[in-house]
Amino acid sequence: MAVNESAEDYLETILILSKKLPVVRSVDIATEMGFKKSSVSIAMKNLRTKEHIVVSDSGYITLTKTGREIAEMIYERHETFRKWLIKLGVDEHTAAEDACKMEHVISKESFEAIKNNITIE
Amino acid sequence: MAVNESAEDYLETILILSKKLPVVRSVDIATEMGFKKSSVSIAMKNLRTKEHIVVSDSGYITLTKTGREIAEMIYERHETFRKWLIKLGVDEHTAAEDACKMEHVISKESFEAIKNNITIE
DNA sequence: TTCGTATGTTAGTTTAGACTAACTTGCGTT
DNA sequence: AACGCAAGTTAGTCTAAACTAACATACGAA
Repeated sequence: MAVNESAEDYLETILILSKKLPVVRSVDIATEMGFKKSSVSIAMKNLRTKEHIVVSDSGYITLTKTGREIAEMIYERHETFRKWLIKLGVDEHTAAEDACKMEHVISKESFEAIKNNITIE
Repeated sequence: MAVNESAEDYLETILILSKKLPVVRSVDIATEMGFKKSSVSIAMKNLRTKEHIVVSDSGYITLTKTGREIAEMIYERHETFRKWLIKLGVDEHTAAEDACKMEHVISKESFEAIKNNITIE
C-alpha cells in the first residue's frame, strides 16, 4: 500500500471533503486543492488502479478500505502537527501549511514517538 | 535566496563534507549522497549560477556567504530534529532519515517555535 | 612516453506531476 | 428540439531532478 506524497494528499482531501459534502466528485477535489480538473482526473485514474478509491457511474468518489486507512493516517498526522504548532504559538495558516508537508515525510516510528511526547490540548 | 529542496540538500552536504574533508569535490558529494557524478555536475552548475558556491580551477568547492547561510540553517534543523527524535527513542537511522526530510519542509516560524519548546540534551 | 584511472562535462532519456487545449457527454432551460 | 453549461477525459507540453552513455582532461605509474 505504498503511495507517494501526491496520492496521499488526494486521499486526505477526499476524506476531508467527505466530511463536509454529501458526495465527493473530481471537480470538488480540484476546487479544494486548487488544481485543474484534468490533473485530478489523472490522479483519480491512478487511485482507482491502485484500488484506493471507487468511482460510481455518477462520478461519486468513495475511499476503499486501504484508501481510507491511508487518508486517516495522514489526516491524524496533519491534525496532530497542526494543533501542536498552533499551541506553540505558530500562526494558524502557517501551522496548517507546515503540517501538510510534515505529515508526508515522517516515518511511522517518529510520528508515534512525537505523538506520545507532545500535548496538544 | 529562495532555493529548492534539492539545492538545500546539496548545500548541506557540502557543509558537512567541508567539516570532515580537507577539500570538497563533486565526486565527494556524489559518493556522500549516492548520486551519479553527472547529476552532481549539473547541480553544481546551478549552485554556481545562483552564486551559492564557488569552484576553484582544481574543482574544489566552497560555499559563498549565501550558500553557507542556507547550509547552516538546514544543518541546524537537521541536527535539532535528529537529536530530538533520538531522545524520544527513535532509532538513529530513522531519526536521521526523517530529520533529513523535515528540515526542508518546515517554515522558519514553526522551526523556531519547536526549537524553543523541545529539549534535546 | 604512453597508458589507465579518476574526475568532470555534455547530451539525451526517464518519470512524476502539474499544465493547456480540445473533445465528449449529459442535463436543464428555453 | 436545440443550445449551453458543467463535468470528465484525453492528448500533448513543461519542468525538475534523477539517470546512462559518451567524451575530455589530467595525472601518476609502468
